[in-house]
Amino acid sequence: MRPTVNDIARAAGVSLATVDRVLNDRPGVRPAKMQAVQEAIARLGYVRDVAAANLARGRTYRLAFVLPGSEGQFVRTLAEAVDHAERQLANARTTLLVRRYPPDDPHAIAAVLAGLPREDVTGVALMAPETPVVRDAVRALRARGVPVVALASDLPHSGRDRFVGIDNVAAGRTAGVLMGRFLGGGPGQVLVIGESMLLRESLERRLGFDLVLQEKFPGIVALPTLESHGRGAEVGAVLRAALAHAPQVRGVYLLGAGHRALSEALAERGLAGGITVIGHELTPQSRAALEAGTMDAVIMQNVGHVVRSALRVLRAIADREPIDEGQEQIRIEIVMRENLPPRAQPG
Amino acid sequence: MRPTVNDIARAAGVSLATVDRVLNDRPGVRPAKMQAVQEAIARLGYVRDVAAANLARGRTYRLAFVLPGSEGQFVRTLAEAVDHAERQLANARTTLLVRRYPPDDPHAIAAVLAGLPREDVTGVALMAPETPVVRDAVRALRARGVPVVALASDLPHSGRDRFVGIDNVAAGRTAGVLMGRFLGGGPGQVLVIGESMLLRESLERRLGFDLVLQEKFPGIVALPTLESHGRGAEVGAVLRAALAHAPQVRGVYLLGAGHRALSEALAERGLAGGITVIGHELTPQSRAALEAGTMDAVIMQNVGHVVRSALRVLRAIADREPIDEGQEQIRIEIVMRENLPPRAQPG
DNA sequence: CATGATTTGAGGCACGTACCTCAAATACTG
DNA sequence: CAGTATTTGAGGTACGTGCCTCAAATCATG
Repeated sequence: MRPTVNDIARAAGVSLATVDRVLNDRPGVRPAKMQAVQEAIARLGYVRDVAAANLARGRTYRLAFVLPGSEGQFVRTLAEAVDHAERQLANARTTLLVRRYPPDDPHAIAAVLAGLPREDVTGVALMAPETPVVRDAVRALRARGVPVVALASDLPHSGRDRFVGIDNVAAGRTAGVLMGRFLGGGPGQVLVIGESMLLRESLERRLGFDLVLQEKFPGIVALPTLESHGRGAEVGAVLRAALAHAPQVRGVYLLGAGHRALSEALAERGLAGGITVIGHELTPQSRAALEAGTMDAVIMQNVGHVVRSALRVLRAIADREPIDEGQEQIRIEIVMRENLPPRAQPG
Repeated sequence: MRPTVNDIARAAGVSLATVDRVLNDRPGVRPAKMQAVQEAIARLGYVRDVAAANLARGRTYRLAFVLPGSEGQFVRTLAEAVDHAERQLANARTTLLVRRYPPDDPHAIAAVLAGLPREDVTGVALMAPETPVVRDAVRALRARGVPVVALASDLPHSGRDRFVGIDNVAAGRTAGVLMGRFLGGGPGQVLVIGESMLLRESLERRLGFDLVLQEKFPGIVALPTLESHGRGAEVGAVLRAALAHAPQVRGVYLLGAGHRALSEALAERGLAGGITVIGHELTPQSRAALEAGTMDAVIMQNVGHVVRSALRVLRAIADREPIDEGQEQIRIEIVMRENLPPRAQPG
């Protein structure tokens, strides 16, 4: 049987009330008694029963996910994962609310953050580009005692409690190694296509990609990033033009979205099989491309894990409980046709 | 506010006791009332507060992990992950017990299963080769109402409640594709090295590996599996002999353990760089080999996930709660030097 | 030592559920 | 319709913790 507060009280020779005061650091306990209690806690190996505590306290977690309003597939998948988690967590005294902010306006993000129901939000998971305005908004939240985790896109200088997501430089490196090895070390050229949204991620991935090519595959040249500006049609056009001018292109690296347009453009030129395509994030489009063989590998983070990790971390911080670092590490996953997860996403 | 049993009682126009009888399907409720209660539950969207229920019930989960006694690195890592989980779960009314069985004796496995404290075990996670004796032992457990999950190695005909682990055929296919692509499609020979322990996994991986090579890389020939019988020295010897006779060997596929011996043998022949090495499971040895560059990729399942998933699944079955399929999917992970998880394993 | 301040103990109510008992109401049986 | 079996309601206790009140004990201060 696990020891309870009563056992501690008896062992320490004090009353239940005193143990309670120590446990919830309420004032009015002399150092001597305090020490006796702590000693008893350590000796008996007492650990608070969080479930009972939350029940008694009437605690509920209200966690907010603040996401870009853009309709990118990644954000959509993320939002779906949040919905899914919400349903799963119905029995865990946790409610989620999702807020979207209009794109390209840091002030709007800050406004959303400031507009969260005061004193009624236990924690915030925020996916946003880091700007001074956003940094200040995050600091303001934390000053109010609200834990904040950065989601998918880090906010390193905002004082966020934690980042939940992957190291995008490492993700880019991973893509780079795969590309290099799939191309047999070169020689050849690689087309790089990116959006402008979510700058940070794309830049970091590109950086990692280039670093690896330089280090390990000097024969492979990555061309300057083609900007798709999030529009699929654009990808097609840009790609067609590029392919026409660069016949040595043997690979395509997709920094972000645009899977569908890319597949179409490649199919159109009858190149589907001959070009190695590596991209990021598993979406319905990239999954289809993997299955069809028009795409070779996808580097991803498991969105379900990301959301669940954010939830666990926010709750743990709110309860001042330790975090299981191993569990909260988000993996950089490599997905090929052969190890595609079953469709029952989000997982 | 979430509805409680009291709300249901009021809404259904019955007493708390009746609601309770319905909820815990105790006898003595007329169909009409039963229906009224269920309707109210559905209408108000009531979900049982599991924490409160477990508290009231005084429920504790005692889960047993039954593992091979062999000192293979994989099993060791698994056991460490169980220990780690045990510490994390101190506050979740869950205690774990680990039982090892002596290798190569199905009856010993059955004896361990039969010897688990009767009525005092909430669920069992079993990693064992499937034999008729083991099948019967699993059936006996389940007949006693004890949920059983197969861990890492499936027991498809035992009636186990679930398998927690990866599809090893798919894992082998994944290894095969990587090998094929890293070798540029061939031509060349690949040495395959396996143990005899844990037959099933090795056979399945080999099968997947061969299938993919046949389908996609006909130029690459996988040599017959060299048996290492779990001894490192053996791997070295076998490998040296094989390499001497097969100069066209461009790759090595490690079905199981033996990472260290392999690295040494390769280094000795000065071949460390020239041969593509792909293996299974992330162990201290394979991690070192990846970091040193003597190994190119590792196909793995996250042991921490496996253990946590087994725990969640066993608890869910015991509580007759639904399982989040997405969360319990164990991924076939591809690990290269660039996406090595940080050392803080087990995760 | 008197006074007031601080510390302590005892006890109770609450959280949402499980599980028990007992009496009352209702349904079925012949 | 009487008698019996079943169903229902009311209420209590418990789980482990939080949080509150009030009185008693202890302490510090001048």
